[in-house]
This record gives sequence, C-alpha cells and structure tokens, in this order.
Amino acid sequence: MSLPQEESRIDRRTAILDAAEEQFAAYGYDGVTLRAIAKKAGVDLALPNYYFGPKRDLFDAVLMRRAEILNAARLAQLDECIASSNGTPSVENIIRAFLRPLLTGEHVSEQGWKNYYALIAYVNNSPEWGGRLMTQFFDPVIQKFIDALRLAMPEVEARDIYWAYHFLSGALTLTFAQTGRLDTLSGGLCRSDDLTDAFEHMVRFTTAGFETFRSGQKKRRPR
Amino acid sequence: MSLPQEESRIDRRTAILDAAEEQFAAYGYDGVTLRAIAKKAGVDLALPNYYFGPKRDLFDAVLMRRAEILNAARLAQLDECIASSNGTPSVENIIRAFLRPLLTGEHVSEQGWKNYYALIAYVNNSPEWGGRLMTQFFDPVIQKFIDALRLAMPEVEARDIYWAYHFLSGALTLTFAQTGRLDTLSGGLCRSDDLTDAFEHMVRFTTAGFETFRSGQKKRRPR
DNA sequence: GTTGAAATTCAACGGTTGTTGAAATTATGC
DNA sequence: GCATAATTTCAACAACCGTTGAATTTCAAC
Repeated sequence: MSLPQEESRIDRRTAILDAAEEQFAAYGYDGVTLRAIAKKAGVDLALPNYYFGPKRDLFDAVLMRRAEILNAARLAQLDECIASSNGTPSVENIIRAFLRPLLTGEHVSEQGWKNYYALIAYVNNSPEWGGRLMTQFFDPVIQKFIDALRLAMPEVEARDIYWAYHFLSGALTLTFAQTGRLDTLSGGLCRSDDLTDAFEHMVRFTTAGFETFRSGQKKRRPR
Repeated sequence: MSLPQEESRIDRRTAILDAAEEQFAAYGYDGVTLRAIAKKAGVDLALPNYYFGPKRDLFDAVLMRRAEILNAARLAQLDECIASSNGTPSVENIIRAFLRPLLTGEHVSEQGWKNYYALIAYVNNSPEWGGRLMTQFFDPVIQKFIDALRLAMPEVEARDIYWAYHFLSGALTLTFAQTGRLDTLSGGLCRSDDLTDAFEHMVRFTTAGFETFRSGQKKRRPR
C-alpha cells in the first residue's frame, strides 16, 4: 500500500480547514466543537490541535487562508481599474473592482468560498471579533479603496465616504450570510444564492448611495 | 422585613432578561452560559430555567420582549407617514418612519436597547437563526413597509424593492452591531455610537439607493 | 534494513455545560 | 394562624468541552 502518501499529508490540513470553515460559518465560534470539526474532516480529534494549536488559532488560520487570496485579487482589480481610467476612475467602477473578485470563476461554484463568505458575515457583525479581526485582515486593502473613492469624489467629506463604505459593508455581508430570509420575505421572487443577481443590484444601490453625498446639503432635520 | 416584596418578584424576571440580552448580544447564543447570565442578574442558577424554561426559550423571550414594542412603534410611524401625505408618501419619509423608532427618547439613552440592537445584528446575520427568527418576529411589519414602498414607486419591479430593502437591512444591522470597526477604520472621524449621525447618513444613502431603481435600465453587463 | 523524525491514534484529564428534583423559604387566601 | 401555592435555593446529575502526554504508526534519509 502506497497510495495515500504524498497526498494525504497536505489533504488533512486542508480537510480540517474546510470542515472548520463550514462549521464556524454555520454555527459560530462557540457553537462548534473540535469533535464536530474532526468528524467532518474525517480525522482524529487530536489532529486539529497538532496542526494549528488551540481552537482560537485554528479560527484565525481559517480566516487568513482565503483573506490573502481575496486581498491580492482586489488590489489587482483596483490597479487595473485606476490604470484604465486615466487616474480618476468612476465610483461605480471602484465598487465593481471591489466586488468582482467575489464572483470570479471558482468563487461562485466552490462551496468552500461560500462558506468563507458566510463566515465573514459572522465575524463582521460580531462585537466580540468584528473590530479586531476585520481590521487586521481586510482594512489595509479597504483603505486603498477608500483612497480611490476620495479621488473619485474630491468634493465629498471623508466622513461621508467612511459612512457610505460602512453601509456597503453591511449590505455585502448580510448578502454573504445566506440566511434565506430575503427568499421567504420576497415570496421566492429573490434568490439570495444567485450571487450574480445580488451583486448587480448591489452595485446600482450602493453606487447611488455614494453619489448622493456629492450634493452639498448637510444634515436635514429629523422628524 | 417587608421591603423586597411586590417589587423583587417582577424585577427578577426582567433582571434575567436584561442580563441575557446583554450577554447574548456580546458573545452570541453559544458563547454565553446560564451561570454567567444568572450571576450578571444576581439570581440563582436555577431561576432562569424556572421562569423561561430551557435556554433556547429564554433566547426567544429576550427577542420577543422589545420586538413587540418596536413593531408597534413602527406601525404607528408608518400610519402617520401615510396619513400626512395624502396616500402616496415619499421613499425618504417611509425610510424615516422605519428608522425613527430606533432613536426616540429612551431608545438612545437606555443601554438595554443598545444591547437589543446588537443582538438583532447577531441574529440577522446568523445562518442558523436569521431566516427563522427575523421572519417570525419582524417580517409581518416589514411587509407593510414594502407595500408602502411599492406604492411610492409603482414603476419599480417588486424584485428590485426587495433587494433594496435587503441592503438597507444589512446596513442597519451592521451599524447596530457596534463592533467599533468603523471608528478605527476612519481614524476616529466617525463614531458608530452616535446613532443620530449614523441614521442621518443612512437615510441619505439608502434613499438614493432605492430611488436609483426608478431609472428603467435593467442589468448592465458586468466587467 | 536501520534510525530518527513526523504524523496519527488513543485514552484520559480537569473543568464546564444545561438541566432537574428535592428541600427550604416566602407569599397568599381563608 | 394555617394550609396551600409560588418562589428560591441547593446539590448534584450525566454529558460534553478543549487539551495533552504517551503510545503507535508512517514516513524519509542513509
């Protein structure tokens, strides 16, 4: 017997990451046991600890794995977007550069990426980790997008742009979460797992949201 | 001794609800133990179970308590909004009617309401409960707001309105979550606990997002 | 094939979880 | 004041948690 040799070594690390990714996304950090992860991955209970250390480090490893891929893809899209528009890109094209890596090729078809997106939704809305982890893994790249947006709308205050990005982030991550609520609310009219449809709507909605801050009117009186 | 009589009976029920609300919002359902809740509420470990049954029922009770208050306030605002505009209110006024109950009077000052909002953010983005609980507690009222929005924009397809509400919901709940991420991302320019500022920006952003679907152009080609 | 390192299994540890039944306390109706 | 019910306390249950050290197996180098 020499079949599962060179393959199974690496396979087990990624099998653990895949299983942890799926479970964490579905039930949250505390809702998942190492025993459930190990069983899903088809490995011994002690193996996750052997490869990744304590549970919290495994969680970080899951987050880190695809964050690097996503950040690199986003930066490439942003560079191309800026280059192809003589230095001052449109708001819509910046948003498209921000969203496009999320639905290219394997990202829409592979279940692993969908699980990862749902996990991001969980982390982004968690008071426990949202501040720390999102800042650590994603905000360096986000800042470059904000810089580009400021360049695209130089007359808009920075505060307004940060708020607008915040709303974009919320809309995006709720769509990631795949709760199925929109589907039932709309009586089946909308399918939240149709990422292409979701993002086309999101681009229109958020682009208009950003652009509205060009008009100088400050705060209206509430009520 | 006859001081803690009529008072403490009711107080213990609400003390448990308050403590559970705070803990669930901060750490999620599985991140909280009944012992932590009981300790925070200053009651015996067995008391939560005595009043509310198993842990899951306590969670539902926490959600239900303020949901009824919020739903009633929203319906009142919607009625007033429709009545004061001769039957066809503006999109902006509908959104304001939807958001205004969140920052009236005690809701901004009481910490209990802020905890509840953070809990909603957790539930709304949870694949585990987002579909079931949000639909159960909030969607009947949401449907009435959608009806009003359809009336305000009769030329827009229902699908587009449902998507737009979905993005509004995501933006709103992320703001609820109070992760502090926006604060650090903006270098202190934005304070996410300033609900008045948050909602004034949210009204502008989301109103523009809804209105953009009036323009008949369908899906643009991505890329 | 032998040797040393890496990978995997196994069993168990101390600690914590939600839940519960029985006892003790307090309030309520007569 | 007494009996009845509601409330609160206490102790403990069985089940499960993350983690680990030792034993076992598999691998790689010579």
